[in-house]
Formats: sequence, structure tokens, C-alpha cells
Amino acid sequence: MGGATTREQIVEAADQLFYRQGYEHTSFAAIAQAVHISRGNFYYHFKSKDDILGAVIAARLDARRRMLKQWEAEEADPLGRIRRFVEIVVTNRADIQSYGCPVGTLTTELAKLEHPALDQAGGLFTLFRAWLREQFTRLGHETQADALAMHVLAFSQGVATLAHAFRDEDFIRREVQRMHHWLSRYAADPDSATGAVPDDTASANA
Amino acid sequence: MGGATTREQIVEAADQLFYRQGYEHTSFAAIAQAVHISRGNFYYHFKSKDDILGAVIAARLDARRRMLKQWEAEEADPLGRIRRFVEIVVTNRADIQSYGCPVGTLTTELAKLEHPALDQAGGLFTLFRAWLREQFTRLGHETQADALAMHVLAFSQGVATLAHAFRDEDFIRREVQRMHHWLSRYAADPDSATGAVPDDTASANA
DNA sequence: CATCGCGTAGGACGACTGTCCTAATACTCC
DNA sequence: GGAGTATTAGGACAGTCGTCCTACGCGATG
Repeated sequence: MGGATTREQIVEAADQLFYRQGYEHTSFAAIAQAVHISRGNFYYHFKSKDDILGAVIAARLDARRRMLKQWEAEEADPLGRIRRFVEIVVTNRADIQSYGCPVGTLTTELAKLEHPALDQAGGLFTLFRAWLREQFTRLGHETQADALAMHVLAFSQGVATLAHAFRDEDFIRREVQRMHHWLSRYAADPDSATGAVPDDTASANA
Repeated sequence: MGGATTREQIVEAADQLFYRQGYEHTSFAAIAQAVHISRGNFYYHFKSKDDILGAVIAARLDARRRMLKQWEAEEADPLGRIRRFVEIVVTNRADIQSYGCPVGTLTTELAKLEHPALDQAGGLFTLFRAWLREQFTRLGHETQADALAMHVLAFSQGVATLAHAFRDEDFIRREVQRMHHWLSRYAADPDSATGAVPDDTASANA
């Protein structure tokens, strides 16, 4: 913190504020107050608010990439790596309950604003999707790897959204257990686990 | 449409705009343009923007309640009713892919704004949660009914968020099939279905 | 026809927003 | 110490926001 560049401080403060208050709702004045610099001076470091957003997303992408690299280093087993991802909602339960998922909420907001940086923010989802897909591929589920990656992503988004809405920590832990259980089944025998739908599946519907 | 009150027209237009563009991002000017009335004249019908939001949420609650009532009338089987809920993400796939879930995105936005109407909007989640809980109770899963209701809610939120981010209709259908499959298993034998975690479950984690 | 009141139009208001400009400061190297 | 660059402060700008006010149109009632 002490040795951080002014630019880095701005990005970090903006990151936090965008996460907690949303992008549009966060004004330059609020960021300036957080970094203790004057409002007009932003334009020495960034040429617009969108520019700050771009830097924030880039920083988040960097941080996530580093996180995934570390998981890969600490966990050789692909299944263990996937479990690490599943555990995120527990690890970050405090922030998630207060502010939701940083990736999901930002993407949703930028979509509603029709903001040009939406694609860049979508890269955060794509990053996790590709990483999970690779882990499932290594597990031997090559053909379904992408669908499984999406399923795990959907799990985390669903849990984050509801944990945020109801501020329910027990719910998070229950759902994580459920997902761990499903992963165990799926790793042992893909066909036995719920969701390994045969190719027809006309409709189990009413 | 033709016979609708000006007030009703305002609420309907605001509902659509809040959904598509977000609450904060939607200005009075935008609503006025949609309803073809003058901007300043809003305050004859509503005393503030928050007041419009309150009316929009109330209208959404009404509509959802009517929808659930209709499901109950058309579908006597609790399992069939739950499947109807699961099918929402398919039925509304176009809007969901374009704008996300109306309940989830509104709740998330109001939370970030620290808006007083957040609790009111949370009532939309609570409505579905209680309704699903009752269906699971009738299915005989009384003790787990609330947890199961939350699980189904999380499913819908996760699917909506990702379908929105990736605009992927096939993903929606896959996940819906997966959920139908899980429901079939769970209804037949709760212990066999993934997620029926025993009470200890120290850690399936690595 | 006159009166009343509901509904509307359109502009004015202060407060904010992101942006830009200019003057002053801090720091570095000769 | 002085010159030059890097960084900052603070105000001015035009635009938009939610809000409020006043005057006008219009239909019903007497």
C-alpha cells in the first residue's frame, strides 16, 4: 500500500468501489476521496472514466490469472483444482454476502448500460470457463468438458446471487457440499451422477 | 394497452426500462418519452422516482403471484409445479439472454445502491422461495423443503446469469434437462440423488 | 354559459456528473 | 542553485439528473 503508485491506488480504490457500489453509481468524487487526491487530477492518470474501468478489469483479469496459476501449482489433481474453484464462494463468503460476485454483478451492470467494456468484462467469465474446461478435459470428460465448466460456473453464480440476496452463509456451505458430492459421483462414474443426460431426453417435463 | 390508465402506462414502461437498462440508469426523460407525456408531469402521479420503483415492484409481485396461482390451478402435482418453475428460464429465454433475470438483477442493483426498496424487491425472491418450499413439503420432503427451494432458486439464478453473459440458449436447455433429471431422481429416492448429503460430510474436499 | 377540478405541458431550480484547463507544487538532474 | 519535467490542486464548463412550480386545456356539472 505504502509503495503503491498513485495510479495503482486509483485502480485499487476504483476496483473496490465499483464492486461495492457499482460502476455507474461510483463517482469521481468518491474515488478521489478514497485516494485522497483532487477530483480534476484524474485526467493526468486516466483519460476518462471508461479508461479507469478498463484498468480495473485488466487488474482483475491479472489477479484471477495469478490465482489460477497458483491453484495449478498447489494442486496437481484436476478434480482438486475444480474443488478449489467451488470453494471460492466459501472463501469469499463475507464479500459475496455483502456485495455479490464481482464478476457476475459487473458483467450484468455493464450489459444494462450497454457499456463498450462489456466484452472485456466477459473475459473474466471466459477465463474461468476455459480453465474449468481444461480441468474437466484432463479428468477424461473431454466431450462434455465445456458443458461441465458452464455447469460449475452456473453453480457459483447462483449461489453468489442468493447468498447475497438472503445473506445466508449456511446456504453457501450446503450448496458447496452438494457440489462436492456431485463432483465425487461424476468423477467416479459420469453416467451415475445426476445431469449425465442421455442424448434423447425428449422431456421429463409434465 | 389502449384502456390503460396513464399511471398504469407509466408503471409498465418503467418496469420494462428498469429491467432493460437498470433502475439508476433509467431517467425520467426516458420513461416520459416511452409514455409520451411530459417530464415534469410525473409528479402528479408519483411523488418521486422511488415511488415509481415501489409501484413497479408491487406490480411485479402481483404478476408473479398471479402466475403462481395459475400454475397451481393448472398443475395439481407438486413436482409438476416445480418443473414449471424450472422451465421459466426456457420460457423467458429471449429476455433472459438479453437482460438477465428481472428479480436477480434488480435485487443486486438495489443492494449496490443501498436503496431502501431493497427489502421490497427481496420479497420477489421470498415469494418464489416460499412457494417452492411448499411444493417440496407437499412432496414429502418437509425437513429439507427450504434447502431444496433455495437450491432450485440458485439453479435459476445461475442459469440466468450465465445465459445472459454468454447468450447461450443451448446451455439453458442443457441445464434445465439436468435439473429435470435431478428432480426425477430426488422425487423417487432422495438419498440416491446427488446433493442428499449425510449430516456429517466432513469434507469431500482435497 | 360559467365554474370547477382533474390531468397535462413546459420550463426553472439546485445539485450533481464527467471533463477539461490552468496555475502551482514536487522532484530530478545538470 | 537553477532548469525542466512530473505530478497535483482547484476551479470552470456544459450537460443531465430528480424535483418543483405555475399556467393551460378539457370535460363534467350546475
